[in-house]
Amino acid sequence: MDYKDKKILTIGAVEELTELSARQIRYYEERELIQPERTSGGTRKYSILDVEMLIEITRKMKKGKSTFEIKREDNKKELESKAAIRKMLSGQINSHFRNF
Amino acid sequence: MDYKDKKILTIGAVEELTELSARQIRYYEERELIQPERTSGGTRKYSILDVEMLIEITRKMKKGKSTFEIKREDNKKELESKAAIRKMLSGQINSHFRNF
DNA sequence: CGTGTAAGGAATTCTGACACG
DNA sequence: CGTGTAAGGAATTCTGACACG
Repeated sequence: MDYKDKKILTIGAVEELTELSARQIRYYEERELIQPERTSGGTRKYSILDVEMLIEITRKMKKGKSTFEIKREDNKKELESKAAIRKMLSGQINSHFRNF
Repeated sequence: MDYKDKKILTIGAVEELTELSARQIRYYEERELIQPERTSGGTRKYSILDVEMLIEITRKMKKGKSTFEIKREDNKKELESKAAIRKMLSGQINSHFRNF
């Protein structure tokens, strides 16, 4: 419940969990669909969220989408999410200062 | 929610998550407090449950308990748990066949 | 008992490149 | 574009042992 976004998995573990090859996983990183971290020695570390993202990517790839399209969708979602947060916060601020 | 008991973590990840040394983690395995799996190559693989167990072990060790005592407590809990399941199941069986 | 460490070897991962398409 | 592979090197992990206490 707290491990979802901790970068703790090696590429070998991610291979098993996603049934993707290391080559594919590294390629999706190259296309910026996922952002693993690195150990001081350079070994990639993935989170469970990365794994879930990769499973989602696989589904989309099977539907014929390109890495470019998938990345575009992700960016869109992120922007929408940030906009929603901004709106929510500004709503709170407005209500907080309503009497001033 | 499904990854809790999947053996996917390397000892390096477990070191970080538990703040224990690899030596300690392997020793607790030797004392049968945890049961990691192995890759075909022999590398140990741990689950998040193993990590939680190790954190619990650390707490008990700090309180001065020995690995032996901790193992005894674990066995006890396991037996109680199995007994509870057995009782529950036999209750269901009895009620199911009450009319026969 | 519980844990640190140096030692040598084996398994894992890394990068950059060539290949196919 | 997306992925497989062989190549050589570097990081990670393994075991068994010695040490201290």
